[in-house]
Amino acid sequence: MISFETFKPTDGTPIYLQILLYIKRGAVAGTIRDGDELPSRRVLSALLGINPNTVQKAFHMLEEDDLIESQTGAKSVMKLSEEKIVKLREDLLSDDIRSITESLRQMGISRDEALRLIAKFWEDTGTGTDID
Amino acid sequence: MISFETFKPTDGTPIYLQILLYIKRGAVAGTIRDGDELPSRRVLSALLGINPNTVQKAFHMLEEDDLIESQTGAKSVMKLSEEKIVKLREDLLSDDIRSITESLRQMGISRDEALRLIAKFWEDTGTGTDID
DNA sequence: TTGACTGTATTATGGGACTAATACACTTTC
DNA sequence: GAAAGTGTATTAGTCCCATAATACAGTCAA
Repeated sequence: MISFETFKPTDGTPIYLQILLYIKRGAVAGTIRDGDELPSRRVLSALLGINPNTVQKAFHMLEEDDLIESQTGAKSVMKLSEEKIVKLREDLLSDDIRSITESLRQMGISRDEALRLIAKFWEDTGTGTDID
Repeated sequence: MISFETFKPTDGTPIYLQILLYIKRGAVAGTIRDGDELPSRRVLSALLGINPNTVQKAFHMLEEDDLIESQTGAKSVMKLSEEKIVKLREDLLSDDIRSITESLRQMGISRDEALRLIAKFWEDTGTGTDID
């Protein structure tokens, strides 16, 4: 059963998109695997304190992306393959890195300064248990 | 007069926030300076193909942040100081870098791999005229 | 002074995100 | 078989973003 213990909703981004991203990123990280069961719409919505329809929206989009399989009456399960994960990784990384690059460029930050700032922040916010 | 030639609206983020960020980032980069005139609400909205009220919302928030000065009948002007710019830079950088760091960590990307990916993307998307 | 342009304010409309309350069909488990 | 849990669907309501159409008061330049 996929855990949502580390899921922390932020405001500014629609919740259904945050759920979507949480699962996609978990798949890329390998913490969410093919065949893993997802919590039911009702259980997860209660756990997150949101409406069941919001969870349904996220899960429905995951199904459209062919990343989960749903069947009336049974729990939904992850439907992953190495190929899908590679593509997910490329897509997510591309979006994130394009975003930060454009943002820093607009602020007149140089490449080296950007790398230095990110490296410093990474260390300052690390848990200490990482191998990074 | 502040130019919006390099402003390219993206979907997903409210337009008024994008205008707000465009101006704040320009102030940090130094391309927008204290005393610079802003285009009028009507002119800018026509230029961007959006509603005057959307521009007004962005400008109103800039005024609440004490970054511009408006007076009925006259054009609005930037109201910057070194102190404000330093704070702006810290705030914007903090938000952006926290965001990318969390995102990459959730994908299981290591610090070194993150830096490598960003460095590569930076070069691949550079204009060639940068000193970076 | 006059006309064009400016900032500001108001009301109305539509769409997306989210909530709320149901309802129905199906699977799973005892 | 029955009860509990599941996915799915519908309708209604609120709030924010954005549009649309005005209106009014002040500045600026000819």
